[in-house]
Amino acid sequence: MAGVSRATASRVFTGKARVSDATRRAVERAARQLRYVPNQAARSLVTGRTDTVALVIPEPVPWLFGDPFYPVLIRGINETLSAHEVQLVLLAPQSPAEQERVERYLGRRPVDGALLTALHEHDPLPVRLRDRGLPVVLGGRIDDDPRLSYVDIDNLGGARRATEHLIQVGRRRIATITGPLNRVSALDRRAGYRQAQADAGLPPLEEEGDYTPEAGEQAMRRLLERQPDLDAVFCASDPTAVGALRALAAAGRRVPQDVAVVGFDDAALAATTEPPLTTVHQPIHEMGREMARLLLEIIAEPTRVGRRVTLATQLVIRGSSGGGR
Amino acid sequence: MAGVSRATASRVFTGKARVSDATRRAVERAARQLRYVPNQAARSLVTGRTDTVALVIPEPVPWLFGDPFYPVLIRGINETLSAHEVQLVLLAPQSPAEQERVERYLGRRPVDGALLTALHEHDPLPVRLRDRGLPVVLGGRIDDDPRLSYVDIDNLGGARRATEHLIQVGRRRIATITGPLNRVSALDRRAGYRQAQADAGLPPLEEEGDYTPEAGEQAMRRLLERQPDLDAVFCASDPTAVGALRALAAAGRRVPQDVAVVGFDDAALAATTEPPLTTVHQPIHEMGREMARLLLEIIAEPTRVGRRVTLATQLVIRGSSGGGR
DNA sequence: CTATACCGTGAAATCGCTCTCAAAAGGTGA
DNA sequence: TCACCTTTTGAGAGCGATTTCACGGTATAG
Repeated sequence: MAGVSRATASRVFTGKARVSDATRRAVERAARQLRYVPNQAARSLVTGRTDTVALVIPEPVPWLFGDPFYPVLIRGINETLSAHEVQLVLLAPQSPAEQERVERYLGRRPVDGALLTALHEHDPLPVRLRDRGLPVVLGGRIDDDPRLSYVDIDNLGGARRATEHLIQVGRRRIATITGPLNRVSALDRRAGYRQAQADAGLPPLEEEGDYTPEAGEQAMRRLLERQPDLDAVFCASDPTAVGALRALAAAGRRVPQDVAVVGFDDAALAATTEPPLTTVHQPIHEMGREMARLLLEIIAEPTRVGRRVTLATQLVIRGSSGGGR
Repeated sequence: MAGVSRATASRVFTGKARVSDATRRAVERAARQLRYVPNQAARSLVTGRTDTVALVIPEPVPWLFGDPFYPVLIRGINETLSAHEVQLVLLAPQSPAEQERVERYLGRRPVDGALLTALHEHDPLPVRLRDRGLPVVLGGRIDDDPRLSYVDIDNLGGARRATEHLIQVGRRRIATITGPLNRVSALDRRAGYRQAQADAGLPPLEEEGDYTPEAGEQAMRRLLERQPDLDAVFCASDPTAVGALRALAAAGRRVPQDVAVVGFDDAALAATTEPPLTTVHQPIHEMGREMARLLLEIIAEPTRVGRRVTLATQLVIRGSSGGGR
């Protein structure tokens, strides 16, 4: 209809090669009249690119309760992706069977790369995908393989900073409620707590939770049993802290007078607890942006793997730690 | 490698046609050795199917605050989709420019259909996509076109039920804080309120909010100015109700003794307010499942369009309405 | 005026699969 | 053993784009 060959029409739509202004206009007019739009599948077949990346979230739990972690992360990811006209496909396997399907699906190369989050410590998925030649970026550190790229939050530093803060405001019997210890983030936060305690010559006092309020409440009860005179607790997540606050209230302890409480996440609910929760802010949105940026970089230049980014956290001091500095 | 033609190999992977057991095994073994996986783009090119659907969320706001509405919706959607081995691509345009890109992108037919949510009243997107032959299902009613399919929540019935409840517990000066009135859900909820008021011979008293706590707080202040002796308020969303509770507390009104409050959503935060919030439960997860089911149905049988589903809501009575029945 | 370079365009190969059609193979009953 | 029917398989034609290569045409320089 534009009186040109398919080759030239293609040049107009891909935009790479140069086409004279006259023919470009002719092609564009014809396209508009025909409502023609290039077919993505055909294009992918020849270019080998799909302009799509996958986000894998193999975790049922945190969608339900608490803070919009994933919504914020996804917005960060999308911010970067959409600037590059890349689309996001969401894979949220809820069972081992579905996890297998995810792997099969990604094998078909319907995406140019994958972002993986919420992995357990030795999840084989990232290495397997990488070995199949799929560019991969992890959200959260995994040390298994030095060639794996990730974006992580400085969990250790944040936890240490939080614990140091408790020490600074005069606390000496400081406990921690950890996250689920098969998660690297939980291990790192515990390590930060331990470092700060050790540096101050204080003994560790730990109970395991799983980032939920319920587990936090139970862990707090156990801690109070083990050491009734504890005067501070560092909780590995804000929901955990909410549970701890409940248990403390039930036990008649005042916060922060009797027991100071610090959380981790800076979730929205942290500002609404009574008293407002001192916590460690993690830059989720930025993490999403950075993950996408890194992945696009690796897709463009597959040789440069093993890139790591760690984002700083920040202590947000509110009422629950009694540290009004 | 398996000693068969490509045609036969293809038959093994698509699974449709029958292949003798011996050859099937031979092909599968060869595939395993070669780590062969069919290429999705090539497959799509010939079948015309991508086994992917899009979810469009053209709304920046509700991701940030409040309840995990979209996470739950997405889980519902994914539940149905993954049972059919269909993938979900997420489109969340944050600006008019990105909205245009969404339309261009969907034109390239990289998906078999689209789920559209959070549309404004006369958004042209659904009709345009449908006219291009793309199967479309809306989350939330739009009456513009009888051939459009949607899944909606019974906003009107829920709002009426909530208002009737307030009347039943003896309230007579009942106000409402609406949602943003360019949204059908907000209009429907207001209509439900109006019906119940009219049926009881009570006058309407309305202020507009936008589903956020901040707007709810301001609207509540305005209502108290206009009618200081009001004894109940129906809020078009739970976050709105949270804002209203704040304003009421600031004005020295006791809830529910002086003013009864009812929300809408049954968000997680509804159970944690003081007092716990009476609210209208909406089945978000089921809505997601139903949207996906409908879309797959239309994709399979494109002639059957204009299907509508309305899901029932349920009043959840807690402390804020003082109606302990 | 000729030689050189560059730019814009078209012909044709190619990407990796599915699917129709027809032929080969395998079974069954007389 | 043969005719006939049912499975199972292979050959080959697309699906709809991109991209390489080569070829005129025009501009620039000598």
